[in-house]
This record gives sequence, structure tokens and C-alpha cells, in this order.
Amino acid sequence: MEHKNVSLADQVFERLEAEILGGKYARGEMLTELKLCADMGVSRTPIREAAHRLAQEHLVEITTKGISVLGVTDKDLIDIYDIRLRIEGMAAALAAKNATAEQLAELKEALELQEFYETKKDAERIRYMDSRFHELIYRAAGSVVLYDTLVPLHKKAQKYRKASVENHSRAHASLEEHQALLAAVCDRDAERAEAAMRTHVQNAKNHITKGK
Amino acid sequence: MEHKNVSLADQVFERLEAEILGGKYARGEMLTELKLCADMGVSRTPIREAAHRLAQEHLVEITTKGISVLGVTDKDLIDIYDIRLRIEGMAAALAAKNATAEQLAELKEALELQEFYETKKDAERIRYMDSRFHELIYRAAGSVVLYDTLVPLHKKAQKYRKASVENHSRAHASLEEHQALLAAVCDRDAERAEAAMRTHVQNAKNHITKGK
DNA sequence: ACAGGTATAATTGTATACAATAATACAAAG
DNA sequence: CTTTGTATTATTGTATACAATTATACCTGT
Repeated sequence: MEHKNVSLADQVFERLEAEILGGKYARGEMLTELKLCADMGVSRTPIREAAHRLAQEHLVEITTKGISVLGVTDKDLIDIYDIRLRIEGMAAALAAKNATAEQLAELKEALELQEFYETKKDAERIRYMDSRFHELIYRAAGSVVLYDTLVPLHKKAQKYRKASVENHSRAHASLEEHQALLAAVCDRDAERAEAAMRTHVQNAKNHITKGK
Repeated sequence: MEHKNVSLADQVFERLEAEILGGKYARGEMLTELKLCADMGVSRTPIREAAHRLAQEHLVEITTKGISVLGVTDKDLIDIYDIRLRIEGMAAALAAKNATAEQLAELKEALELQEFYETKKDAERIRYMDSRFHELIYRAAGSVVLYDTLVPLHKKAQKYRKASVENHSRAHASLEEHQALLAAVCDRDAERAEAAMRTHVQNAKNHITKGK
């Protein structure tokens, strides 16, 4: 998002991760290192590194036959929201306590852009700013462990969130929930921030898991 | 714990991870791939793979100067317990709902062994059975996402838990808490299981973070 | 037609050679 | 003595060669 991942291995990792989370490959689809080499124009070394890092996140499985795509299932999605429901409020509360002035400014900017793109109905950028807002909260909380716990969960819900932001009424409600959350964080009101985040995640879950 | 990690890269990963979590290297200590090659008698390829996987878990940081050890700080430990306090009860509740007969049997066996080693005051084996018990709960919950979330947190608390099991009274209390938890799981009582787990994690946190 | 076995091919695992970059030491100039 | 520039060294990043294992295809015998 804002890191300087320069190595080919990092680039391959990010691209493959995005493709898998974006649904480019079906669950069970079999890739091979050589195929990915050809696709991406690099040697096996960076491909291997990326594949093994994805395997560690359980996004793929590496067997003697190749790289089997796992991706995120509907059940995974429900579990992800149940877990986020329990710990994302902690991130909000900590952010209210620990966010620096600079981090508050970044949050405000992300939120204003989200509002802007919402009026433009630009779903892809809405989704991006939504992700950015949540990642900024995770970071403002000031806990590496919590950050490392939440980021993978949030990333894995990406594909499904896309459908959500394309629904205008949900996108608007989500924006208002973010605004309420940020207001609490700016007021340094940890309890209110936690409650606002819980409400937000619960609503997102209700909307996304509808019919699943 | 029970997987078949056969590749050199997997072996190096597990060994390095255990060494870092066990406190063999100080935070900030700088390793290099070549040094690790010499230590472990393998080429750079498996070392690199292991190092990058550890970097993804934020246990090390890879720079142009080498592999910098990060490990787990006291603050990390507190955060870990705060997070576990929120989601480990979910694992217990799901285990009560979903555990198979075989998984219940494994849990019983792990608990009996923990009891046995506790009478023998064998701290290292007590710690191992304690870890095993928790991992079995995570697995019995039947959620890959929850498992992947909890296992890293649990592993990172290892070094500190060692001191805890060497305290006889805490080790005994911990055993009784495990027994209460397993009883609830066997009764398929999700609420009681969740409450028992929360109590257990809270007590462990109180004991471990004393003075931190 | 089917079963079994053998050779071939495909795939990942490992080691090493090479490239690029950055840190370090050292020397020279002011 | 300090600073600056340069050469050297140390380190990681990348590509490729080689090994080992396993899946696949094919062929042969019954």
C-alpha cells in the first residue's frame, strides 16, 4: 500500500496475492512455477519465494504436482468477520488512545477521498479508500501484533467487499459509519470508537454474508 | 507439531523460528545468510526461503546489512494476550460445537499427559502438552482462518510461558482450567467452554505479564 | 480389452554462479 | 583533524544448472 517492495519476489508476491484474492484463479486450479515464470517474465527464484509465502498464508498449497490455488471460501469469509467482530474494536480503541496528529490527518484525508469517490460512484476507488482507512486504523493502534493479525483478515475479505461497495446504499452507510468512528477517535474516546467499529463490522458482515 | 515438513527449507524455518522464539538471538542481532549456511550446513536457497518466511511473520527484518532479529517484545506479549482474550473463547466455543470424537480423545490424552508431567514437575514436557492442548482446541474448532490467526500468537508467547509452567502453583491451576474447559467441550456446552477459555487466558495473562 | 510395468516427462527441491547494491575502510586533500 | 571521494568488501537479489521425486504416457503381454 505504501511500502517500498522493490524486489521481483515482492512484486510477484503482491501480484499473485491480488490475483488470487481477486478471483482470477479458481479454487483447486493448478499452477506451476514455470508457467508463472513465463507469465511474469522472471526466473523461478522470485516465483518460488512468492509461492512459499502465499503457502504460509494458506492461499495456495504446494505439492509435487504444482501450486494448487486455495483462495478464500464462503466459510472463511464468515469466520473472518466473526474474528474481526471480536478484535477490530480493539484496534479502534487503541487508535483513539495512541494515534498521532499526523495519523489523524491521514485518516481524515482517506475519509474525505472516500466521500468524494462515493459521490462519483467510483467503486474501485471507494474500495481502495475503504481498505486504506482500515489499514490506517490498524497502524494508528500502534501494535505490530494486532496489525499483523488484522491485515491478512482484511485482505482476504477484499473480493467480497468489492460487491458491497458497488451497492450505493451500503457504500453510503459504510461511509457514515467511518465518519462516526473517526469522530470518536479524534475525540480520544476509546469506548465510543470501539463501539462504532463493532457496529461497522457487524453491518458489513450482515451485508456481505447475506445468503451465504 | 505433527506435520511432515521434510524439505530443508522447512527444517531451517522451524529451527530458526524456535531459536528466535526461544531467545537464542537478542533483538537487533544481525545474522547473515552465509553465517546461517555455515551453522546449518545447507546452501543459501533454503536459508533464504526460511528467512523470508520469518520476515513475513515479523520475527526478523531483512535489510542490505543482513537479517536483523526482531523476536517478541514485552509489549508484543501484552498485545498477544489481549487479542487471545478476545478470540480464543471463540475457538473453545467452536470446538464444543464441532470437535469430532477422535479430537475429543486426543484432547483427553493431551490433558492426561499434562497431568502426569505435572506430578513429575517436568516443566519442558508440561509446556509442550500445554501447547498441544491449545493447538488441538484450535484445530477442533474447524476454522482454518481462526487456526492461522491463533497459532502465530500462541507460538510467540512460548518463551514467556516457559517461565510460567516452572511455577508449580500456576502450572497446577492451569491444569485445572484446562480440565474445566475440556469438560465443557465434551458436554458440547459452547457458552461454558468460551467462558472457561476466557478465564484461562485471563489468568495466564495475569501471571505472565506480572511486572511487565 | 485390460493390467502391469517401464521409460519419459514434468515438477519441485537444492546448490551455485553471477549481478547489483550498499556499507566500510582507507587514503588524500584541505 | 576533518571531510570527501574512491576502492574494496560484504550482503542480498536473481538466474540457472543439477538432483530427486513423482506423475504420466505408452507399450507389451496375456
